[in-house]
Amino acid sequence: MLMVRYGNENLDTDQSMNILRDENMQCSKCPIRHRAVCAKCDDDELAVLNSIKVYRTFKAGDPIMWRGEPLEYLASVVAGVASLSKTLEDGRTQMVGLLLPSDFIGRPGRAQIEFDVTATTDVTLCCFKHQQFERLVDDTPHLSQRLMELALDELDAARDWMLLLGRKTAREKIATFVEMLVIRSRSEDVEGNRHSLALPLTRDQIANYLGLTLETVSRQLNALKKEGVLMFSDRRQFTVLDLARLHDETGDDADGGMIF
Amino acid sequence: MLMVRYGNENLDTDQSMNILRDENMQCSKCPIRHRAVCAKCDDDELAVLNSIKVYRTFKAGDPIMWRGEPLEYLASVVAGVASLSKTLEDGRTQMVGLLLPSDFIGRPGRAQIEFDVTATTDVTLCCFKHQQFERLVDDTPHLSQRLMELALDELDAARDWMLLLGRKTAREKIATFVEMLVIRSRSEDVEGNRHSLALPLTRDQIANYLGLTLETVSRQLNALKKEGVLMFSDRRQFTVLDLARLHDETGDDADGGMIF
DNA sequence: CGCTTCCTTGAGTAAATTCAAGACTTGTGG
DNA sequence: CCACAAGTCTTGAATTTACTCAAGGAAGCG
Repeated sequence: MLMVRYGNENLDTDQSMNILRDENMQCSKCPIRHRAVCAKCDDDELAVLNSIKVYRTFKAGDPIMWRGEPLEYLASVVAGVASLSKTLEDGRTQMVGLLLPSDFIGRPGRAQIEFDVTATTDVTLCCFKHQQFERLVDDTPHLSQRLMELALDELDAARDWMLLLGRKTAREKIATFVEMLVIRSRSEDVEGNRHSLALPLTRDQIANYLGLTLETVSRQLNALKKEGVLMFSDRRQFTVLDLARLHDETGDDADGGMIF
Repeated sequence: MLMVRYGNENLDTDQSMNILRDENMQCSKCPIRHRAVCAKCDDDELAVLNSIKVYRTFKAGDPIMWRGEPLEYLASVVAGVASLSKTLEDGRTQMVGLLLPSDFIGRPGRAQIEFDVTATTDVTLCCFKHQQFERLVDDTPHLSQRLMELALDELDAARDWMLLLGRKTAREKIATFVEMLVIRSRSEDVEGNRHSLALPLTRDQIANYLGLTLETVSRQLNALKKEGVLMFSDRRQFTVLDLARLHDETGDDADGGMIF
């Protein structure tokens, strides 16, 4: 396959480090500007972040960080989906978080991470060197406040997931997962009440996220299809035909306790 | 029963509000001084906290806060055990956190809480008025830093629990729970390798914490007793006879991934 | 085209739940 | 002091849900 580069893209890539530096991409035009760690920053603060950031890209399936490895970078997800997962002695694994665009990886004041981070689709990260970023956080209340908010959001999401893992049936888990995808990807096709979107995970990855086996995930998704709640145009691309029915299957109360 | 009050205790109680103000209890002598939200505070900062704090006590089983209720107080657990729990439409419930002494309840920047907080044993809280505390946090980096650390610790604990809820067997869940109790209550009786402690929860509460039924909890605890891993002197008071065997039953690897 | 990865579907199994009955503990009132 | 009730815990038997094992189909890629 032929790769064509246009001069005005001004790309400076370092293949070995998998680093992509795009001098033209300004923070102010960043798609996650209003939700990411930089959401509260003013123009001056943004200029500093702009000068120290580095984009890195990962292919679906690539490991991004390993548990216990010292953290070189902290990062925001700009595009794509990454997952956090933990593993038992005998290999059983459980996803403990799904990182969508604007979510943050890593934490100030911690030298390492307690889980593996993997790209589940192609992923672009906006990375900051650990130490450089930490220094910046210390002098920038807008950053530390936003980090706190993001941590508390993750904590709420983790607790919703604990309820799902501990008490929901397979059917309810699948319905909750699909509903979460709909809520968190509002930007995509919506036609009346019908939301079309893609599953960003394989059946096996969904199973690891929901504490199920891949066979159970497959059976439940196909059951929702037969019952007319979902419609698949492809094994990964689908449409929610009946959002209310989907919600009824989640086991949550009407006003929706979930925070995504 | 006759209540006797000594003058030098200088207690000022308000029964209706369940508030106990003990002017003599200095923060500097507080049992959780070094682990709680105030851990990093210097003497001046501590003096301010000391002046705005109020102790409140709750009896086992009492509700402390309800989901959705506006937060009046933020608090640290001084003594006893409290639990956070979430409930599905049909009443199934899942504990999403266990608060032991030094743990913090509530969060700056959030008007309400997404779960119910209940006293599982008699509990003493060190309470701060929401708005008063928030103002203090804004001018006190030692407080906001510590709050961030506590939030990240809770996040790690929540993720360990997600692995437990999603992937561990009943046996592994029970073993992990007991091991956590041993680790988090180092202060109690230890005689050689034998740790004696109390279960701070009923079988039913343990079941809600582990995503099991109370019958399964009972069966597994009795199985561990029969196998000589645990010894019960009472239905709530027990001794771990073999900590290594207990760890083998948790499913975690030898170096222990759990953070409590 | 053949390989690999991903997904589906069926049949049998196992782990934990549900349902049920009864035992132990603690506190209350006669 | 005993009887009784309420709450907690134990144990057994039947049931159910999701898992395991197995085989084959569909899609993507060299």
